[in-house]
Amino acid sequence: MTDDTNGDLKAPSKVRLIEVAQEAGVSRSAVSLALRGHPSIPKRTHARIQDAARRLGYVYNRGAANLRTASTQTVGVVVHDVTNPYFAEIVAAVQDEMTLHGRVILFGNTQECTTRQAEFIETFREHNVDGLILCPAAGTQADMVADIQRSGVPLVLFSRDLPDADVDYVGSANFEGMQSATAHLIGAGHRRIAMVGGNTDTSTGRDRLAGYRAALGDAGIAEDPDLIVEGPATRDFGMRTIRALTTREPELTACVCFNDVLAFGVMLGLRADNKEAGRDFSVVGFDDIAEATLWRPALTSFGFSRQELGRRVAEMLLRRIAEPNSPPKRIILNFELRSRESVRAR
Amino acid sequence: MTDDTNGDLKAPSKVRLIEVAQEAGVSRSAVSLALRGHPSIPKRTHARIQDAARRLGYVYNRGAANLRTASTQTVGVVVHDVTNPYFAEIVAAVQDEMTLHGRVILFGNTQECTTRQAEFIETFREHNVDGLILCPAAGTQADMVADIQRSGVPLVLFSRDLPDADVDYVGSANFEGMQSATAHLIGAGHRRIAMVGGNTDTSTGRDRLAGYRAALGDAGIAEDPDLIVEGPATRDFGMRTIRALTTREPELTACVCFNDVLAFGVMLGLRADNKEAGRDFSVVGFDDIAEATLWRPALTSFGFSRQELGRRVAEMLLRRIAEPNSPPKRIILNFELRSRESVRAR
DNA sequence: GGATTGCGCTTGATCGATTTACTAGATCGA
DNA sequence: TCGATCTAGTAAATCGATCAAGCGCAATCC
Repeated sequence: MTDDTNGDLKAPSKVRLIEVAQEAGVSRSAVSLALRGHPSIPKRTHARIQDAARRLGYVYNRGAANLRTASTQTVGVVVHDVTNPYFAEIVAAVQDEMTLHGRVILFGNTQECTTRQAEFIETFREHNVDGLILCPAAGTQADMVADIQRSGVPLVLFSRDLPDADVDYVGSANFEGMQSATAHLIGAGHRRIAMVGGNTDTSTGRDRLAGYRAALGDAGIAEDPDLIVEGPATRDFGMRTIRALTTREPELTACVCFNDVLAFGVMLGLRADNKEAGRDFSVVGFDDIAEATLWRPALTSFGFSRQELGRRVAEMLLRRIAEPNSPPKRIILNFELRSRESVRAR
Repeated sequence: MTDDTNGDLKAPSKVRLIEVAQEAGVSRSAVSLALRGHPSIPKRTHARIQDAARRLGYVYNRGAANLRTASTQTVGVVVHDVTNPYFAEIVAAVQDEMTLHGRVILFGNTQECTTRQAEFIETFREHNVDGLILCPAAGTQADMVADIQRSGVPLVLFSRDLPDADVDYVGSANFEGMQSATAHLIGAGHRRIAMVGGNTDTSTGRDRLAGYRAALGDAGIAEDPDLIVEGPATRDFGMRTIRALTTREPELTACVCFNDVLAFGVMLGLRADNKEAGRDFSVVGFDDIAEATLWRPALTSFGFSRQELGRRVAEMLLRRIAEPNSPPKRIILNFELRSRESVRAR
């Protein structure tokens, strides 16, 4: 079997419908219909044809089919960073759902570069994708979305909103989520609460900050600009920030963080000063990444299911492909409290 | 231009070569040749044609072209888990390199399921990919590789080796790497060293375990089966394992981990028992993922560049596509020590 | 008994590009 | 001035499937 003295030595994958037809003693069309399970071909013939196809090692040529049919059964997925587990999880979920519907994914990773993003979209259009799923790179203009829509390619955006675009979108309730997170601390008796990290360059950052402010306002707590520290979402920044803050603000008893990574930094920073989250200070994270459970103390966080988001995105695109002219829809997933050990009532 | 009071109102993407030809006053062939920069079309005509194409918003239809040409300019990439940053980084690197060569990626995530894997490969073949890149799911048989090869589709495997397959492969020196990692601890004065995680289902697991054993042997340290704990590569498993081990084995002063994720779990587990890596216990990770630097204490690990691996995989596939009959090649990348804070000499 | 319908297929056109073979006219060398 | 070569294209065949239209025969209907 591994030696190729002779064997059938089937010519590598050059079997076409017509060869199968000859083998089965029918016409091309009969084979085409049979293989796609058309009812006009009776069972016996169908079996005979399928047998012939198997014998010859026939491989369906979708490229050829696509030339006649409308759909290519492909969709483009463009994200800005698969290396980030948040997006990897979403891509995986989209992939799952699309596979379930027999579609294949053309994948593009833009690395936050709008030029690359435009190239992927262009190439995917040349490949005739049935639709596009996109988390726009920072700096994406709303009119590029309009361009895609005008060209007639179904499009769904996720996670990052584009203010002026009238388009299908699946995202999360950043404002309400951060509002709840802050309210959670207020409910636990805290009054001086810092907001660590995030910035106003993206809708995500703006919305979360606004949620924090709203919660303070609701509770009648005056906002103190000194307690809002914008910055990168890194462990290191969280660590430095909390040490500076607690030194400067002895009354501070809690903080909300733009995301979990910052919260881990905060917890490390506290420990460096011999304080412990959940005992001497309360910390709430955001996004509920996998690590949140495993940390000691386990991090209280607000999160939503990335898997659900991915699934929803896929479903939404399939719907738009089916009904290209239905009005744009928005789905916003809610954050839920995952209460753990890093918060203490006072 | 942005307002569509009337304007050209271009029929969504139904512009074909022939329309461009009419617009430019030449034949279909001339347009085809011009757009691909064929020298027989002079500059002036070329410009006129390109102008016409732009005016009409022509989109190249690769599907149609593929029917005539050999190549589809697509390659399939199948991994078992994008959610794992290790693979995400490789996928991103492969993507980059392929984009550089004008190729697009069909992407499949198998979730370690050989059935899904087979489906992806089948579908990708129907889509006429020029080649396949695969990190085989656990339990993949060597003859499925042989099947793909027989069918004439260029194939490159990475990261996980398939013992009996005679195929292009890019991987890492797992044996030597783990041997160095263990030797590193021995060099720091440790004698009782555990091996946490990994299993013998994959070549990776077997090789790393063998490397650990070899290093012990080289140093004349007797192997203790109680110190070898196989298991899944999760934070949680690392955490539980180290707690059990340190309770049971008071003499234990260090461990090597199958990968960094396990090492993080080990560090968390130590902390849960009021021990600290780098002070009370020494931990060496494996793979050197991005997080290793960010952790406190920063994790000492052995790694190689995933970007390089991805690039090499892509290059190797492109080479095989160009020379389908060249003998299979293997590239093995070496692990390098990234010494940080989680190891302490004694 | 003639018309209609249904079954199980086939024929031939077609999708939108590429490619081979060819040609009208210009240029050139002898 | 004649044949050869070059230039700038064109016409037609082709890739491998799909699909609309149709065909021969038998069964059914009125």
